[in-house]
Amino acid sequence: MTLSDIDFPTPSKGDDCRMVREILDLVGDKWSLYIIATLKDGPVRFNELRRRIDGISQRMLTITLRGLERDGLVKRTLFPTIPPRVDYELTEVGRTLLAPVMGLVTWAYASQENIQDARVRYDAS
Amino acid sequence: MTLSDIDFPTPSKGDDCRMVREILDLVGDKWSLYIIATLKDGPVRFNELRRRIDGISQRMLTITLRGLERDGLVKRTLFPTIPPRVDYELTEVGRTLLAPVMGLVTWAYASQENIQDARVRYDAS
DNA sequence: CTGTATCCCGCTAGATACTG
DNA sequence: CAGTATCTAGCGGGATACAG
Repeated sequence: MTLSDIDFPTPSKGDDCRMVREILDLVGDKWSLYIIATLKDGPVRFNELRRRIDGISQRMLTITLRGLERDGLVKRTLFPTIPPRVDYELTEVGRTLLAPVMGLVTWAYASQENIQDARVRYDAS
Repeated sequence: MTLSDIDFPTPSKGDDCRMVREILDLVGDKWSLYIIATLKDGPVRFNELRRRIDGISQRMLTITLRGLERDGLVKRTLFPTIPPRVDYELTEVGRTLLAPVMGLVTWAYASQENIQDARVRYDAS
């Protein structure tokens, strides 16, 4: 299939649209993207994730990780040591998300100035 | 620059990180992605957008479009006819967002079943 | 047709305290 | 260390009415 096959709410494709919507919402929530990007190089422990993702609370990190785990994008590995240790890493499916996600991140990074300037211009008028 | 240059909260790159965060938040809000995807083939009028984007309210369409306009991603053209007509289209910068965004959409479309299955499996346990 | 203005509900997510 | 539980404020966003 090609991009032009995706046309948002086509009456006949209602179900497809809802699913795509739902999945994009997952990716579009506040933290999923950052977690996925932070896991790009391999397993990371819980508190290491917390440190690397600026501003995330413990609660939101847990909740978001559970969601990603439920969707089969992230794998959780518990080492029953004392103190316990938990590694999170992308699954195979999760890694397929990496390319599009990093595409966005790269775009955001490259477009910073463009957007800043546009905002200044807009706010001036 | 390469992907490996982007490492989220590097102490020395605090400002960069905040900007990337801010821009991803923009893209990650509830509606921006759909508007951008819907504008991929050219100008679309206000109410046509509303019809094509399932579930968006008039209020949120206006607000989201203003945001995209402010960031220089969408161009607004008013035809002062009666009744008035307003076309929205992607700017050149906006079109550069299209590739990464459609990458995500394509991924979401292709991964529907994978994710559905993962959820069923997770919820069963 | 293309908005703006207001009201208001519900959920998101931060803060805090506690546990194995 | 890696969570869970609870409480709550803020705000995103829907509904509705109105305007140019």
